[in-house]
Amino acid sequence: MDDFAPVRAERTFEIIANKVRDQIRDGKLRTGDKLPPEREMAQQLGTSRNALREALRSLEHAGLISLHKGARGGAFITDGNPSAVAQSMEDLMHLGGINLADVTEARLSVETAIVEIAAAKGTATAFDLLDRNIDKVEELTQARDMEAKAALNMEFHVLLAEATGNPVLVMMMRTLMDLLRSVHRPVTAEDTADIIRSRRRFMRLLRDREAAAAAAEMKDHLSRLHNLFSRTEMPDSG
Amino acid sequence: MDDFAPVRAERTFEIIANKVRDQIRDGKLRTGDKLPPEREMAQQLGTSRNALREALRSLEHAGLISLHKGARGGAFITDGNPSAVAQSMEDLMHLGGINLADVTEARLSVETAIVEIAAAKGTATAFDLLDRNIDKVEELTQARDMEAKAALNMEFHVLLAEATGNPVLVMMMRTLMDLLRSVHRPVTAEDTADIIRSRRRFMRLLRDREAAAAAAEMKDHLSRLHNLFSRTEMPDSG
DNA sequence: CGACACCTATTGGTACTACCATTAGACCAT
DNA sequence: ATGGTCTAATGGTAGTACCAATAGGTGTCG
Repeated sequence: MDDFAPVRAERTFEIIANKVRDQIRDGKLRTGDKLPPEREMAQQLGTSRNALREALRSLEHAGLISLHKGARGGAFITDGNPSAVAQSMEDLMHLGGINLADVTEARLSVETAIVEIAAAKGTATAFDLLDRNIDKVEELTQARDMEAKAALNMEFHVLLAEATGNPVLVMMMRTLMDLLRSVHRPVTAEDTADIIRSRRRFMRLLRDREAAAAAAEMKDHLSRLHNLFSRTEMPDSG
Repeated sequence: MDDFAPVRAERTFEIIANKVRDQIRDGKLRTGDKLPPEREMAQQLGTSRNALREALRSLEHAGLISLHKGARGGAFITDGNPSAVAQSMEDLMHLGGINLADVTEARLSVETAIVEIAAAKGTATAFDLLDRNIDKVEELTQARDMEAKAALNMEFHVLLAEATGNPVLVMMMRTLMDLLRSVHRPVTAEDTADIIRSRRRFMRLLRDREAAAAAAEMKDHLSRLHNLFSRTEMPDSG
């Protein structure tokens, strides 16, 4: 009887959103399923369409549903896409005075850890995907398309995270990559040829399960980037 | 002229939300500031109150604003609280089949990295805070209040992350802690006395800047937890 | 038969209005 | 000084109407 926790009345749109969350958690709603049309669903719930829409807005922001207009449109349960997490972190960045150096330092830590796990548990097929990524970059050596290269570069790190088989690590890496992308314009700092050589060495070590050496190689690569970013003054609109 | 990126018409509430985001990023809106009342703001923007509210809902979900009813109420810019990120990750968990072992594995990686940085860059005052946390736990040795102990336990890890001086790492740790809390009921698995002894050893190493040894001590501690959780079948409602 | 234009129903997006519920503060009564 | 009551401010909900995009069908013309 000593519990006087403040009672904050739950708002209807929260109730609705949580209902959907529950149904997802209980497996009654799965990826690709479609919620009823807004008007119909609101009537079923006995609420206004306004409240329902605010609930949908919340779920959409969370990345749980995706909304499509028109006939055959509606609210569809998505596979979990982590850009919602990235958006949240990005928001926090602007509030909390996080700078780019912080991001790259965190990335350095997380990624070396990932390398060690990937070296220990990575499958051959996962490694093949990484090799293929390097191949693609090599094909673009001459190309001027910086964006494409940057995208492939980021994909490499995500693939590496996926090699650990741990979705949490994948999510973290995705978040960090999204964060990086949103913060700085793609600066292909290093020579592409250098990167490719480094990557090839790295993959050899990874396949040999040389965790420490592979981690060192990656650490070396990232440290260079980190130092570069630390010097550069937040490359901005230009 | 080769840019045919799909033009997804931006919805009005997105425009509004982004305007607020911009103002936050540009420093025109800071923590504690209050947005105009909904009716007024909607009129200023030339939109309906509906659209505005959906924008606010989105911002609220992102943890950027906090809404209060009644007189002197309104939408206030919050300090960045990372529970929004945690919520998003939690959502993804239910969709993506993440299990507890994944979380603890990720935590193991991140935290050992954090320890090394903290050992290198941690200040004396940061270490004092950690010591004080241990003191508090010690005071509660006899107490049955498991929740209080668990809270302090989690606080320890967050404080440790703060000792790195890197907000990104703090955010990650906070997220992982929130995630853990939401997933499993507090099981004070190990003997409190054991934990305290381990923590004291850990702090000695940290103060001596013995990064490797401190990391090993923490790794040992977490590995025991990890193994425990891996065996335990998702302790549920009980 | 095929390609193209057009119509139509479906469904999310927006607007407007009215009203309810809660809160802070002022004011009043005991 | 304590507690009740009134009042204005403000977020929360409801209901209705209409706009806009989309998929799919239908018809027309070559």
